[in-house]
Amino acid sequence: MSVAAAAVAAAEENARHVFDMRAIANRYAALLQLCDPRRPAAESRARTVHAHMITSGFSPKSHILNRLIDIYCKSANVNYAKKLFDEIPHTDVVARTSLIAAYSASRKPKLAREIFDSTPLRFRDTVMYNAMITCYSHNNDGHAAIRLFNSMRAVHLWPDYFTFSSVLAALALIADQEKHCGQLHSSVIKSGANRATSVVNALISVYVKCASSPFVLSSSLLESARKLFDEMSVKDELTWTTIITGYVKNDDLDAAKEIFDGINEKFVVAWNAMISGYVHKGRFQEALELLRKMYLSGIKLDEFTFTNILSACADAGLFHHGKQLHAYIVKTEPTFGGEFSVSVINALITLYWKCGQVDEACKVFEKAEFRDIISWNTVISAYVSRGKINEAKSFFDRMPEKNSLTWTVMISGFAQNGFGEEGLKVFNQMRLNGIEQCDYAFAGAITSCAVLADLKHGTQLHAQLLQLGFDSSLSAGNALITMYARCGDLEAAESLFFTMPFIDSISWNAMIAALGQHGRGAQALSLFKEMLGEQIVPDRVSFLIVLSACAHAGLVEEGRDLFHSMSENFGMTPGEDHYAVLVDLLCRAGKLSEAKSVIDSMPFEPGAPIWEALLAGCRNHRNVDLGVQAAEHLFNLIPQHDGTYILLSNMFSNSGHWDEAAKVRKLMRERGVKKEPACSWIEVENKVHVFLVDDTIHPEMVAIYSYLKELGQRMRKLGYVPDTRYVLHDMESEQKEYALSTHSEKLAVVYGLLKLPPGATIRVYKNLRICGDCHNAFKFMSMAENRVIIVRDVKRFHHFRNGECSCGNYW
DNA sequence: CTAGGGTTAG
Repeated sequence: MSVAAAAVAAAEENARHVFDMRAIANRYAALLQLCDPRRPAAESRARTVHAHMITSGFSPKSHILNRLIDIYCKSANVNYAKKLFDEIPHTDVVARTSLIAAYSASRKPKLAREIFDSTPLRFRDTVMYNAMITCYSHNNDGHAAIRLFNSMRAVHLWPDYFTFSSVLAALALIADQEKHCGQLHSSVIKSGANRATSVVNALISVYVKCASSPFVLSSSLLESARKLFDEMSVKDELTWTTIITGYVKNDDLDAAKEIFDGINEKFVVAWNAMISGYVHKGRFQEALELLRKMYLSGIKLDEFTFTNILSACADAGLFHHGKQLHAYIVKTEPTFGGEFSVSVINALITLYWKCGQVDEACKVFEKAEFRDIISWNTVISAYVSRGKINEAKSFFDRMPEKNSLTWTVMISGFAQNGFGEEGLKVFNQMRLNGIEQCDYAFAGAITSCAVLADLKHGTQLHAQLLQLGFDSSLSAGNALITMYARCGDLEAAESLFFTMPFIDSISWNAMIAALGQHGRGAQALSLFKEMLGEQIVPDRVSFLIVLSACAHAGLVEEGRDLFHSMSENFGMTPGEDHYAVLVDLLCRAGKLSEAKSVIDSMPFEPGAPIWEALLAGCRNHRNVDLGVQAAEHLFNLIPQHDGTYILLSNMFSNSGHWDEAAKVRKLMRERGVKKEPACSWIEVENKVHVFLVDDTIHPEMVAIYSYLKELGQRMRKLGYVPDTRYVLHDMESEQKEYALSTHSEKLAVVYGLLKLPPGATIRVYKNLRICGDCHNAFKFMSMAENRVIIVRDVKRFHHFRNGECSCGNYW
């Protein structure tokens, strides 16, 4: 026999073997198919087949094992199924789903969730989600079920009938309704028999709830509800309200109004539902109109009416209307101030807060006879949002009982106002008090780390977050992007952004801002374009971020185009902040006259930020005439603002106008303006440290940022005012140049860093002997040449008196 | 069936 023939024979034998094995596998699979888990003895039959496989030396492929897992699960033999599951490398989605269902049945939602989480996103399907949602519903965790249900949209999974019924069961848990409204749904649909008003009401409510889910784009569910509604002979109050809110939730206010108008004897709840619809959709004027009609028709306004309208006034800034209503309530409601009206009190607090009257809001709180936890939280939020962090903290401390929301507000309040250490302290206290830490609380703590540029702590929090299973949290993820970026780890920020399972427009904004702050203007711009390609609608902040990225990177053309496309292509009117960035962008590029003509052509009166940008530009590019104009406007707008004096005096000295500079300084002394410019030196331990740098996060600066925190603490110990003017010293080499490309406001304010024009470099000098004023002049002259100087180890400046320095001034 | 408090981006 030739070699070739032998080879052919071997191949045939092999093929036959493969074929045999396949045949055997098929027979096993068929046998297992016969074990119907719904029938008795399915498990023992499956076990027999399984044992046969083992003794005959057949090693089953995944699909057979998966089938076995399925059978064991459905026979309530979870542990055995889990053992198999752990042994085989490829479990399919069916087996996994069975396992989830089995754990659900044995009341182990945590284990079920483990299986769910271990399944890669792309393998999860609707059935698996259904199993997990059902698991939560069965185990009385309605909120988790609904959370999971809501997350389906982000992975583009379409809910089916089972999803709806399980989530309805969950809804029932939360709203404390009939427990089995899901089953009610199906049974009524199938039988079509029961026509009692209450049953049909429930069914309509089921339809409306499903129709309001974010997935359902077709109006057929709502139409079904409407059909049922139209066919009903006896309608009660519930029927009317359900269908009205159904239309409201589906953004069809006109249809809702039509139904509402059809009610002969309108009752309070219907009025309230309609008004609330208008309020929620931002149609405040119509809400007020309806209130007027309600009042005129003699219906008694109740608690819900008041809170609805007050919230409309708060959101629309209709302070006058709100205040009127307040007076009306006090006058006409004898029960006002009683326990039942806590919600009205809370709405009033919100009204005064949102209309900028925080003290008035506080008065309402203090005067109120009854308060609940929401009242406290609202007052704290009010103070936090107005930067009155001390007041917020004292309320926080006074609170008799706090919930997780209270803690979260306080943590992020500290973080937002730049008090990172305090934010972390509260976060730790929250943990010590055993309060469950939600991802919002983590977001606040992470922002605190961003403020402190504490990469180490931030990374730790990230790890804890993953441990707790918050890996898909949007708020925490977005905070992490910013934290990593601000700590200089742009790569970490990027990889997080690209691996987050769900992202929203804030994630995009955060990432674009991160690139901008790192001087990567072009990348920021292209990411912005990518965002548009993903059909994400940019908001006002997006434009602010991307414009400022352009300003930092000197992308004048691009910035200008963006600014114009904002109104032309996106239908947004640029606000004062956008104009300020545009002016800033032009000023940095030295296009001062163009900046001025932008200001002149603005559709509204330019405010302080705009003139300040222009003045800063004039300082950097030595345009005294224009700078003086800008300063005049600033003095008119904000006479008490120290920054104007400082900018002005720096502009004069920068351009060699020494007399004028001296005059401004004299004025400053008279007015008690603090001499320290934002970029001054600070004395620590007998050394003078001057740190001048823009806020670009340069890799070499990362060490500096974490050092700032330590230095700040040391300053406190030494009795220095721990304001924002942190400093740097200890640069390694004596003379070093850092290429810096960008510049922006926020970190400069936080850290007391200085603004620089694009492409600036830093130079470090040692033992430079000049007086303070000359130092400033020197500094700003250098800035004009794109140079910044770091001076260190300078002996006390006031040792240099008249005559010692070439300028003849003394400090 | 209707109302009041939170997070993340600049």
